[in-house]
Amino acid sequence: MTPQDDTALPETSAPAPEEEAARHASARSARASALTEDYVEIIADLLEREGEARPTDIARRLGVAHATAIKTIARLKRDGLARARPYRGVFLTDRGWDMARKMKARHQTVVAFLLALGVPAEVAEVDAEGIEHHVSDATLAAFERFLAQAARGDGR
Amino acid sequence: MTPQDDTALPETSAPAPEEEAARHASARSARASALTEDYVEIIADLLEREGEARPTDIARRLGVAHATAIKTIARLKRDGLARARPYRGVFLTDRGWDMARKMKARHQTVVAFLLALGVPAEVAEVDAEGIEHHVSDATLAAFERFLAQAARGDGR
DNA sequence: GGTTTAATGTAGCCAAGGCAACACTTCGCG
DNA sequence: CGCGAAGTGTTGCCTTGGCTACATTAAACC
Ligand SMILES: [Mn+2]
Ligand SMILES: [Mn+2]
Ligand SMILES: [Mn+2]
Ligand SMILES: [Mn+2]
Repeated sequence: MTPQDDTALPETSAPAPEEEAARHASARSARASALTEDYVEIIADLLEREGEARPTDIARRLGVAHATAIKTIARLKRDGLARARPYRGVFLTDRGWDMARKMKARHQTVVAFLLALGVPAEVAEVDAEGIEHHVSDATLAAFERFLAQAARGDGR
Repeated sequence: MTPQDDTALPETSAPAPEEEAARHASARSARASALTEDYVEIIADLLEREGEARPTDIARRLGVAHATAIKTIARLKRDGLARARPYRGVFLTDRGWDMARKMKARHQTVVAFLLALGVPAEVAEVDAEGIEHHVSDATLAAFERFLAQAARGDGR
């Protein structure tokens, strides 16, 4: 049932298996960090806007049960991104604030970029929520370049 | 410790919590489908290139242990995307082929788009592997519009 | 101040997606 | 044909990230 003869000859362009594996590993890693990044971003926003970040509010903004949020917050504490004491709300460590700032900037850039491309606002917000976690520094820079150019009226 | 007086007044622009929750729910759902989509895309590629898709080859391309691949393939079967009998390789159902075609097109478009934006090739490949799962039809169309315009020499 | 209500925390359950270790087929080669 | 190597499948274990149900604490209201 093999197409041609015996010695496997690649028709178009064989992918280097190691590199492809590395790409998928990177994507898996980014996927694993995505939830953490969203939590930290939301906590920072609540702290700045409301002065406090309560588990219930975090859960409501993420659309999950409060028990889920509390468990995830425990992981943030374990990983040195947040601090919290019972019934006293959630706070960010320096590392947490760093991540939050980075993610806020990334989020805004990705949304602005999609809007500039002509994506409808609601769709842009939804897609950005996922895309932001897979945008490397190089790609983010490319997005910003595009935005700067678009701001200059599409000229050069 | 609340910033101002008592009635919580939002300084900049308060996010509608329901809509934000819906956005995060969409992102979670896309994240959950990502792995399935990559498996199906790889299986289709192996079937087309080599005439067969063996669990070990699938695992190698994804960079996971073969036991992991076999377990995931069982889920694909359960979900009506693949068929497989012991020691006889993996095949796709019609639904599997549909998904594979869609993901292949999406993958190629995202990579081409990032390249057109000036992202280095290796980075584009890595980022695309994650981004492709969060690109809605509307955003994909915007990417294609941009590519078509770029092909026309940046004119109109 | 006491009581109701809301928030918080805990426990136990589940599915997905990883892994290593071991057992069993199948394939290729002499 | 037989045997060793490669591929395959199974088992058991783990973490993450969901949920519900229940207990407990704090806040709000009368
Ligand atoms: Mn996000
Ligand atoms: Mn975000
Ligand atoms: Mn992918
Ligand atoms: Mn892909």
